Amino acid sequence: METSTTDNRQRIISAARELFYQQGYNATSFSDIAQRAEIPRGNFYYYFKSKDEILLGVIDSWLAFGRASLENLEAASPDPCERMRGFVRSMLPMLDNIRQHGCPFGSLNTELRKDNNEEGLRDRARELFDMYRAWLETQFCASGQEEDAGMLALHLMGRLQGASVMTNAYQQPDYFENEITLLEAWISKVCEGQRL
Amino acid sequence: METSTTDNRQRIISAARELFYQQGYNATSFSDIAQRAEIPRGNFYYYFKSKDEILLGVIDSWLAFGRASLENLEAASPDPCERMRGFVRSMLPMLDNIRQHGCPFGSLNTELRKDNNEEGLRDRARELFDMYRAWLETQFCASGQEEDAGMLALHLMGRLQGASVMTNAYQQPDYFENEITLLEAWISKVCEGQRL
DNA sequence: GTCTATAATTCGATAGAC
DNA sequence: GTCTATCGAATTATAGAC
Repeated sequence: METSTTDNRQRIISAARELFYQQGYNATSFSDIAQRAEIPRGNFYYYFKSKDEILLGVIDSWLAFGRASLENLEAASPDPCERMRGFVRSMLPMLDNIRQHGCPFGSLNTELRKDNNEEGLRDRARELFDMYRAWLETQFCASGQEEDAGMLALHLMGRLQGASVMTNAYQQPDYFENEITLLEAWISKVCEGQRL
Repeated sequence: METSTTDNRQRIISAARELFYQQGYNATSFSDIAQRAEIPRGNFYYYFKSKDEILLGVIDSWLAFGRASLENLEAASPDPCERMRGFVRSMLPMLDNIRQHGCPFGSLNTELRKDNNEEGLRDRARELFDMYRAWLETQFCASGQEEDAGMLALHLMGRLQGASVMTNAYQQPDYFENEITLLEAWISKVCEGQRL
């Protein structure tokens, strides 16, 4: 009884996560999700009260993914500088998805920032950014950049967001790879105390 | 007779440009545009065959705005390096709009890149990027960076896009201003032949 | 050229049988 | 818990009077 419930709920979230990423939130209908999850439309309302609640479930799912990634990065190295280089390198395996659909967190935030959306949804989507922002800030602090850690974290995330937007627009993988290389060098420099 | 026609057409494009920017393309309905332009819904189809055609008109309108901006920058200085610094500085007066709604070109491209859209629309929206990309490439070439001009132009645009995305998400004007300052310094360095 | 009425479809959401 | 049938509202788009 409970296992089946959890399964169906997970199937819906899983299908919605892919579709919201590939098509956008507003452009994805219940019919789309139902078809991919192979669950009748009317059954959705047993698990979620509204489409917004499905999105909240999707965001939670992404938050869990992000936290697991950051734990792996922390386990991989005790050096905050190397951890952050590992973070930007970890974007490379996702290059093909970024090329096709952009950054899942960035494009969702961009879409939900537009008017007409409930404010609560926007704040929840921004938590995807907050998660990485706080982690990067911690790493910069640990590397000795206590004073500018917040701004440095924002800068690094902005660089990745910009690279994702342009890669999505121009489908040019070597540009993205070059940006990752530049960011690795930038992190090393900043950790050595050389601001730029 | 013709003056009235041109006026109404321009009113529709003007209202749609604002709404597509503030709410997004898919989230904006004919009713929204009709209300702001103060023109009955049914009248739209005398001027445009479909919603897509309104968007094409909006993109043309933005292209004209962009070309005029670039002409002003060229007239302001003969030095390609100073022209590009002027370009990034020209983002500052738009900071409040970027904070509220992101970059109009970036968010439109991000939205249209999602599936379900006609391919022609995506290509037209990308012309907004192409316009600046080609101009920046020309300036980098003129500054002596013939070899890397294409990649440098992409990098600069990516930096601006990323700053817009993060400013839109976090509403933090000093971050954006700092990014502009960093980019001015970066342009100066690159023009002096110091790659980074 | 301008505007109203409405068609045709799709949307998110609900009711209720089983 | 599962599924079908369907509602009311909103959407793009059209027909046709003036």
